[in-house]
Amino acid sequence: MAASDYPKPSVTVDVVIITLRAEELQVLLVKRDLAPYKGRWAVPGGFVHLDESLETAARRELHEETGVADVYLEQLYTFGDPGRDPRGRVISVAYIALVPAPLTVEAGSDAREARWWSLSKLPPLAFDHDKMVQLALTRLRYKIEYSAVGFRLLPECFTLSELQKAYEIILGEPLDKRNFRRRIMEAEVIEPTDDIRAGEGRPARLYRFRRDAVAEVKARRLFP
Amino acid sequence: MAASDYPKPSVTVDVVIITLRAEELQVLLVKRDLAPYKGRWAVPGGFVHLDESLETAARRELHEETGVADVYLEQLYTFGDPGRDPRGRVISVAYIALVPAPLTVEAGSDAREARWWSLSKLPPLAFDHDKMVQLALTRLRYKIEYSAVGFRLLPECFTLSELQKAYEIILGEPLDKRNFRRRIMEAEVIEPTDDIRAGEGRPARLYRFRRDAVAEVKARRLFP
DNA sequence: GCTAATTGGTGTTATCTCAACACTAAGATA
DNA sequence: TATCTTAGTGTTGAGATAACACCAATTAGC
Repeated sequence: MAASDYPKPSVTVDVVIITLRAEELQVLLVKRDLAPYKGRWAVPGGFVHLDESLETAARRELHEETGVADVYLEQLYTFGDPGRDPRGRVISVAYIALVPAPLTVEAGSDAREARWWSLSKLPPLAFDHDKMVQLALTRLRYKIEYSAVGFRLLPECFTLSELQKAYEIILGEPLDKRNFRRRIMEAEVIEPTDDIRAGEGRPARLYRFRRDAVAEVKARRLFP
Repeated sequence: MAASDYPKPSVTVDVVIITLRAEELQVLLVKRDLAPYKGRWAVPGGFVHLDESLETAARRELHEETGVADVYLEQLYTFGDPGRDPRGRVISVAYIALVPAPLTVEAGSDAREARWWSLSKLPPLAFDHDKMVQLALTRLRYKIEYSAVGFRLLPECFTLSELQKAYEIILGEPLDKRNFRRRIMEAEVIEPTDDIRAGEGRPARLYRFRRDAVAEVKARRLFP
């Protein structure tokens, strides 16, 4: 049977955009202004254009919502149960995006309301987006243990204490300062800058993510 | 924009069916008898029906090709680059299936030629199916280290030596017999049966996979 | 300007985990 | 009955991990 003869589902991409704000993990949601689920909060997403790749579509959605480019983006899972969208058969390729902390949400070009929500206090979500967000969180926790995605949630320069705090928030448990610093340095994924950040207490050296580092999939877990 | 107004891609599922035969990992491929790529070998797959879930579609394809049901099946990745299929925009949700060893391939209902291929000696594949198979292999190697999917490649009952051999083939390296047995038993994923298998040498106890075991994602890697 | 408070930064040791290693057991075959 | 073949079983040294406390540099308050 030729492809064009077949009744086709619609295909969307949805992007679970995660950041670290106010000492907790937060996710960006948009309020739907159209049926179905009008007025409910949802993960930002939209239909895939015929001439763009899935990742390009995800980056387009991400850019429309946040105005940022060049962020960490990874395919998460494809949701395709019949009945997940009352409009008809819609298959959604979900992505997870990690964006640096002090990010202000662009006023959506389509004037939809958009805001950050704490992952621990989510409103009821449209479609099967609660499953989507939960899966993203599981994947993030899991990934951070043996690769270096944690940096993607921080601004370009950060102190070791800020980095440790980020890891503690994501993993949900306190980490030993000396062990943390030793392992991060041994992993060779960050490098010191020449800058120092002053504040209350002793000033701290600023570090940055090493762009040449092999951040993905270390042989050994970073935080066992 | 309503879903039905949008130009839609086609959606297929492809299933990378992997087994262990003749002391190596093998994958089931079918020879395409239609354009495009007519005569080339491809991963079995087909269009998703509008009333079935993605996993149901994958199981249907798997059943059509092999006649088996109740096998390990997991979503692998969704391939959706424009241009990956010359017929037009086709998005393919790839699954990986692990089937027990002594499985004879059903004569395909559509009389296509189908056979097992060694993963180390693959023919040129249609579409982007070489990437698909490589990704499946990577995922399998990766997964077997910290979960218990290895059993899904063996018949219901097996000896510990057979299981160790399977792991050695998948990981591509020899394992220490005593360490292997200790870890497998500590993981509590298999249980002894009352049966013994005789053969050349001392007869061996048969084991089976524990259906009640929490096989997925052990906290600790099985084979570090 | 002196003291207290706050955060940054640094090594060592006991414990646990992992990997290496060799012999006896049971049955089949010659 | 001797030999061959595969099954089955514990211990130990080395390396990795986790637990742990103090001094340093600056700011804030008096």
